[in-house]
Order: sequence, then C-alpha cells, then structure tokens
Amino acid sequence: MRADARRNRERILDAAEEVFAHHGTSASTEEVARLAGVAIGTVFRHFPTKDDLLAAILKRLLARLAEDAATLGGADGLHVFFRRLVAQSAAKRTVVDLAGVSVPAAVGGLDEAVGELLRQAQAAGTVRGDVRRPEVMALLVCVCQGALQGGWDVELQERTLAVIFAGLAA
Amino acid sequence: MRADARRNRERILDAAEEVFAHHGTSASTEEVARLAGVAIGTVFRHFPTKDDLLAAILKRLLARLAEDAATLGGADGLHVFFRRLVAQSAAKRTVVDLAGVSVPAAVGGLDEAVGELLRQAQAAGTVRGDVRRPEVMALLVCVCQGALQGGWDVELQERTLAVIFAGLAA
DNA sequence: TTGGAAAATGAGTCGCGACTCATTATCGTA
DNA sequence: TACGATAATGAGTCGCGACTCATTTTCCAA
Repeated sequence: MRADARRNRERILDAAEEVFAHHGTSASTEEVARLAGVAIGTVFRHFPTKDDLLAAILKRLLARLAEDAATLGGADGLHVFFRRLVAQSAAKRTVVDLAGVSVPAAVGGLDEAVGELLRQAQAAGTVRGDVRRPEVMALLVCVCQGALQGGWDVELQERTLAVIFAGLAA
Repeated sequence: MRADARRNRERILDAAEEVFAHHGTSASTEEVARLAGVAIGTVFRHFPTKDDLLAAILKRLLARLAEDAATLGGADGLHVFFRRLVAQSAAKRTVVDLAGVSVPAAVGGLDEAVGELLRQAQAAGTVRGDVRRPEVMALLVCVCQGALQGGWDVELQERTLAVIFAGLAA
C-alpha cells in the first residue's frame, strides 16, 4: 500500500468518526470526504460502501473500548468503565447508532475485557457472585442507549447508575 | 370531518404503527399507504409531513402505555410494567426509533402513571424510598432500547431485569 | 530521471422517497 | 335527486445521497 493511500485511509477514518459522532450515521459520505480533505471517490476507493466505512470505525471504537477496559481493574474497575461509557455515549451518537451494522460484539475482545472486570469486582466483593457477563453487557448497552437518547444531566446519570450498581451489589 | 376521512385517518394510523413497528421509522410513507389501502396523497392530506405521522402514532402509543400503567398497581405493579414494556419493545422498533421526533414524554400522562406505580411500590416496601421518578423513567427507556437492539432472549431479559429490580429494592 | 502502476479526482448517474396538484370521486345536505 | 364542498387519487416533481468511471495526479522502483 502506497504511503499516500495509508495516510488518506487514516484521515478518512478520523473524519468519519467525527462526523458520525455529531450527526449520527445518517450523515452523508460527502460530509466525511469534505472533513477528511479528500474527494468523494477516494472514500469509496477505501471503503466500497458506506456500511464498510461504518463497520471500520465501529471496529476501531470497540477495540479502543476493550483496550481502555483492559487498563482498569480492582474493586471498582467495572464501575469506572460504566461511567466512562455513559459519558462517551452521551457525547457521541456513533456507537449507539450502529445497531444495524453487523460487527460481532466479540470483536476486539470487549466481551473478554468486561468479563475480566466483572471477575475482579466479584473477587473484591463489590459485585455479588451470581451475576454473569451477558447481563452486564446488556446493562452497558442499555445505559449507553438511554444516556444518548434521554439527554441525561450529570445528576440523573449518577442516580440511574446508582440503581444499577446497587442491583449488582445487593 | 367527513365519515370517510375519519375512517381513513384511523386506517392510516393503524397501518403506520404496523409498518414502522416492523421496519423502523425509515420505512417509506408509500408502504404505509399501501397497507392502509389508500393513495399516497391521502396520507399526506391527513399528515402533511412524515414527522407529523410519526408524532401522531407516538402520541397514541404513549397514551396507550399510560392507560396500561394506570390499570396496574400494588406491590409489584411497577415490575409488571417494566416487563410488559420490554416485551413490547423487543417486538416493535417504533417507540425506540422515535428518539428524533419531539413529543414531550409527559404527553398522555405516562410520567404521572409511572410515578403512581412507584409510589405504590414504595408504600408496599417493594422499592426503597429514596428512588425517584426520573431515574425510573430513565431505566425504562434504557431497557427498551437495550432489549430492542440486543435481541434479548427471555433468560437474558429476566437476568437483566433482576439486576435492576434488585437495585430498586436494595 | 522516468515509466508505469497505484491512487486521487469530481462531475455525473441512478434510485429512492418525501411531497405536490390537477383531476376525479364521494359525501352530506337541501 | 342534485349539487357544492370535501376528500381521494396517483402520476409527476424534486432533492438528496450512495456510488461510478474516465481522466489526471502522485508515488516509487529501477
């Protein structure tokens, strides 16, 4: 792959993330090209369809989340991860809008990373033992969606998470 | 309003609910007209824009939910309502997709109905006293979103709701 | 340097879906 | 019934956005 091609690919991904974060996935590919500073054809050379582009940024986002999760741990690592995710979702439409794009959630090891956080929290006694990974993942998804849609303020976010944390601990 | 106009208006609303429930709000207005058995122009006579149509069915849905909530009560009325809402959401895209359409949540008294359920649950000791309505509403929205997107099976739904119920009770 | 392969360009095509409006049909009243 | 007002019809307009491709530009290896 030529140097300029690699550079443009990155620019396009960055631009796409920015544009879709603000305007949702319904934003046009042309807007992405404009922000990336390339012609529309270049975008389609790298990503033959819009869905390919969406899948690419989703993959990057999930990988980043998994990486982020991997740096956490201990008694309240899971709680911290919940809060970070909610904060991100409220600001960016992207992840949430991507329901339609089919990228297995397992990509990037997010499932595993969250599983590890759960295990550590349980070991520390912060979360009770009979809670399993699937419902934790489900709650993460729920909360992201809700935070984005509801336009939560900080207080509502805290109160809502408090209920969930209590439910995990009880 | 003429009799045929009133009849068609109802047909269109029913058709729209059906179509948007299955295919999301991106389904075309023409599809709605086809199912309603009227011409496309008739739809636009009753609802000048697609958003007007969406707002109308959202209003109906919220009113119905509030009505439903009003029939419940007692110690676990709130829990029952949670379950019903999740079950509906998983089957229908409509409510969830309507984030964009601006209809105050207060419409139809859903807020009040849920507030009443909360009060009764707290009186019965099923829910602890310091939980307030906003976070309950937020959790309801979250769970609807999540259930739709995640394609929850019955077990996952139960386990996820169990965490939330525990958090409300703890 | 330079030749040619790889990449970028951007005006143009295409299909789709929201919305219009001249015409036709239907209702309800006198 | 007759007739005017109200409503229904559906082919057509319009804009938008995904995607194409002939042409031009850029890279890099020999």
